[in-house]
Amino acid sequence: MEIRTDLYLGDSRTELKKIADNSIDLIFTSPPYADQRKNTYGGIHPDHYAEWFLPISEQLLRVLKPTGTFVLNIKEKVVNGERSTYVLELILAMRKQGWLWTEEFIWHKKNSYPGKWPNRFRDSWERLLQFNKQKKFHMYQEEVMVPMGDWAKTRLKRLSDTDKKRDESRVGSGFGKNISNWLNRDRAYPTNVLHLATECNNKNHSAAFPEGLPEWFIKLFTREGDVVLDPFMGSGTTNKVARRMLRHSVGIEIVREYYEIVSREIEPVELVLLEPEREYDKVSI
Amino acid sequence: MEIRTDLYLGDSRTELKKIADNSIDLIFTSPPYADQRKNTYGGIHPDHYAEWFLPISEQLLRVLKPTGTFVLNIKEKVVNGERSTYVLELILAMRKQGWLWTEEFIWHKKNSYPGKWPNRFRDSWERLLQFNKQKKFHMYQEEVMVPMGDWAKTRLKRLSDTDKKRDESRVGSGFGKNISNWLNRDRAYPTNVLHLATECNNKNHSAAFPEGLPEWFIKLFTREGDVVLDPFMGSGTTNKVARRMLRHSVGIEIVREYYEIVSREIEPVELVLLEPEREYDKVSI
DNA sequence: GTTCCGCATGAATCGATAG
DNA sequence: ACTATCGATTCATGCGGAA
Repeated sequence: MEIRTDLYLGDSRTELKKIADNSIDLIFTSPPYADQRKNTYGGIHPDHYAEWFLPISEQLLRVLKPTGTFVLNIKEKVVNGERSTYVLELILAMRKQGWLWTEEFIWHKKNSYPGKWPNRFRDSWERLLQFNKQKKFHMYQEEVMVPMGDWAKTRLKRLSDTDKKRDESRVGSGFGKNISNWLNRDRAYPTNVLHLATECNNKNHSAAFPEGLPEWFIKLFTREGDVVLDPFMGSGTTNKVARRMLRHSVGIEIVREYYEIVSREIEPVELVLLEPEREYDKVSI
Repeated sequence: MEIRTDLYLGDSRTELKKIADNSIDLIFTSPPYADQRKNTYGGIHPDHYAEWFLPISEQLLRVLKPTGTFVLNIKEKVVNGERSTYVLELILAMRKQGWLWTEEFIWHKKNSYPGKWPNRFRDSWERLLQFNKQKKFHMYQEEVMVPMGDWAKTRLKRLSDTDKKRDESRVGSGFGKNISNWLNRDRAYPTNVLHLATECNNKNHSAAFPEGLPEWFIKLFTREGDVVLDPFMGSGTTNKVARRMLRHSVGIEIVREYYEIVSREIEPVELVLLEPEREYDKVSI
C-alpha cells in the first residue's frame, strides 16, 4: 500500500477549500495560540481568536467524514493576570456551527517549562478538545489499552462474591462470557488524562508537541489507510507520525520555510517506504 | 489560639448574607454539580446552572477579602453524548459579575469511576477554578513546595490522622516543616496539576473530595488564623481540614443531617485540640 | 507488629425499556 | 418525540481480617 502525504503551502482558510467533502477520518492540530509566536504566524489577538478560527473550523466540518473526529490541541494564555476566555468562547461558537463537543482530554505535560511567578505556578497541562459531527463515530479503544496495575494479579485468582452476584443478575447466559472477559484483563482502558513528556527535539518550530500525542489519537480514531489532516502543520509531527503508522495524511502550512523542511523530510521516507513493502507482504503472517 | 468553626444550617443564598463584607481569606467549595446528587440536593438542570449559581457567587464576591481567593471545584457531566457547557458559561458570567478568572488547576483523579462505553473513556479529572477580586492576592507558594523527584508519598500516607493533628496543632511548626526535615533541600514549586486519589468512603460519609485537596489550597492561600469558607459544606471536609491547620472557618449546609453530623464531629475536636498541646511540646522531636 | 489478600464501592455513562 | 428509570459495564483504593 502506498501512503500518500499531501502537503499544501498556504493559508488554511483557502487551502482547505481544495479538499473534498467528507474525505478526512481524523483532524489533529495545534493552531497558533492567540497572541503567541508573533514571529511565525503574526499572532491573533485573543479578542478576535474565535472570529479568526470559525471560517477554518467551518471548512474542517465540511471535509471531515461523518464518522470522523476533530482533536484540537489548545491552551489559553494569561492576559493581564487572567486566563483568557477565547477557548471557552471558541467551544461555544463551534457548537453553534454544528460541531458536537464530545470530550475534553487533558494533556498533562510531565516536564513543563520551568519558571517562577509571584501569583501562579508553572502551567503543565493543555486541552485536547474532541469534536465530532455525529454522536456515532469510529473509535478503536482496544488500540490504546494500557497495562493494568497490580490489581489484576490478585483479582484473576478468584472472582469475588460481589462480582459473582453482579454477574448472576444478568439475564441469560452472561456468566461464561464474563469469565472470559476477566481472563483477558491484563490490560485496561485508559482515561481522558494523557501523561506525556514534552519533547524538545524541534528547534525550528516553537510549539511542537511530542509524537506520542498525535500517535495516541491516530491509534484511537483511525485504522491503516485512513486519512489524517493537520491544517496547521508546523514541523509536520502529525504527518510524520501518520505516515509511520501507515495512514494517509494532508498537511497545510502557511510558512514556506516549514513547508519546505517537511517536504524534504517526507520525500526520502516515501522512497524507503515504497521499496520494502513487497518484503513485508512476503513476511507478513 | 482558639479556632472558630462557625456552621450555618440553611441555603447559601440566604445564609451568606449574614457574613460580613471582606471577611473571608479563602473560599474553597464544591457545589452540587448539575443534575447530580438529586437525592440529597435538589438537582440543578444544566441549562439553569449559571442562573442558579450567580446570586451565590455575587455574595461570595462581597464577603471575600480583596486579597482573598475563591477556588471552585466543578466538572461538567455528559448530556446526550456531549460535554455540557454550563461550566464554560458560568466562567464567562462570573467574569461579567466582576470576578477575575486567574487560573484553572486540574485535579487528576487517580482512581476514577469505572465503566466502559463505546465512545468515551473514564473521566478522571476535574476543574479547580481560581477566581480573585484583584490581580494582587495573597499566595504563599513556599508552603506547597514539593521535593524534587519522587515526592515521599508513601511516608506521608503512613502518618495517621492523629499524627497530622499533632503536627498541625503545634503552633508555628507544621507538617511542612517536618517534610523539609526529612528531605532537606532540593524542593521545587509545584505545577497547576494536582494528582490525588479520591478517598474511598468507609463508614459514615462519602466526601466529595479528599482532604489533600482543600489542604493544598489552604496552605497556598492562607496562613494560620485566616478564615476559610465553604458555602456547600457537605460532609465538612474543608472545615475539618481548616480546623486541623489552625484556620478559622465558616461552613454552610442546607441538609440538616449533614449539618448535624459535622457539628458533632467538630465540637469534640475542639476540646482535644486545646488540651494536649503541652504534652506534645514535651514529646515532640 | 508486618504483610497479604479479600472485599465493597465510587460527583459515571450508555442503551434499552417504560410511561 | 421526549423524559424517567434501570441494568450493565469497570478498576483503583483503603479497610479489615487472616497468615
